[in-house]
Amino acid sequence: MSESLKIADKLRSSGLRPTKQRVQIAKFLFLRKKTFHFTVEDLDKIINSKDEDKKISTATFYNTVHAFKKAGHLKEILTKNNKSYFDTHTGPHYHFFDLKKNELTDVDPKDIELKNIPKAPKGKLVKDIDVVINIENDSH
Amino acid sequence: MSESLKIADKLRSSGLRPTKQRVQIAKFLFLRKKTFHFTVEDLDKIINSKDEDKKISTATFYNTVHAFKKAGHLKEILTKNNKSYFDTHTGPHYHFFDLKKNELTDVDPKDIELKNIPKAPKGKLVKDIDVVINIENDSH
DNA sequence: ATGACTGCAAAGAATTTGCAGCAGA
DNA sequence: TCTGCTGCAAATTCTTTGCAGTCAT
Repeated sequence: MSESLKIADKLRSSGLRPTKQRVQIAKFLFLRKKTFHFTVEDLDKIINSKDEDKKISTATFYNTVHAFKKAGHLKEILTKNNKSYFDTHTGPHYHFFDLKKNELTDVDPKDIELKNIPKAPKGKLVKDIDVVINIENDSH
Repeated sequence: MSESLKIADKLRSSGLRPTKQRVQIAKFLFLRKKTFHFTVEDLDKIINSKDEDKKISTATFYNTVHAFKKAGHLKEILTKNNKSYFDTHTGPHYHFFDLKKNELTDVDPKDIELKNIPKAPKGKLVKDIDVVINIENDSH
């Protein structure tokens, strides 16, 4: 089965029509081994700078990324530089954020342990937990 | 010693000139018992809606909040609604974030425990750790 | 055919910047 | 006096919206 078909099925099975733009973006995002962290703007620049036949509009990048997020294919991460990053790795895991380079990296979940997660206030449920370890250069 | 003088000293001792605007904002923020969570916009609206003699400009709110943050009097918290909140409680502690109400509340640090905090990559130091527990209504 | 999706441009929001004038040391 | 700070307006950056046209089913 071709990569494009696999991607199209993945989209369809999460209720998304496999349009040309979505398939192109999905192939870029999901056919890779390593986790990829990006902002919508990054994605726009990277994909459109490839100078393919047709450019994808910025609105479509926003629509698509949010659609993928809602479908559970992307996870959003917030950082101290106040931008929304998205992560192709959707399982539970945490991040380092390099305050100088504005760069996210994964923390192996084995390497951190949250104990005694507090109960949510009455009537509320814990949906998820964000942990960001901010790092800076070791030189003063 | 008057409250205004105490606040003025607090500012001076962190290298900030106690201007009228800064003192007004600092009194509002720091003369309270309970932790206060706010965005710069909130602060602008709240303080300026008090309809005092003179309004403080938005730019000054941004300048002042960032100056207070740099001086260590405020802590920044990022949330899933992608806004910068500031917290008058500057010690190490974590937060609940109510995804529906867009509301932050403190988690008692006794109630959570991070184990095995991973080492920062070589050449880097851990500056701080943000933990946000996202909560939602317990009803589907 | 009928919704859903795209692309464009315009609007919106949150925040920053530049600079003249003002005020605290 | 002399920097540092304020205020205004304009600029920027990131994101959303409205809608006409297009495409997947």
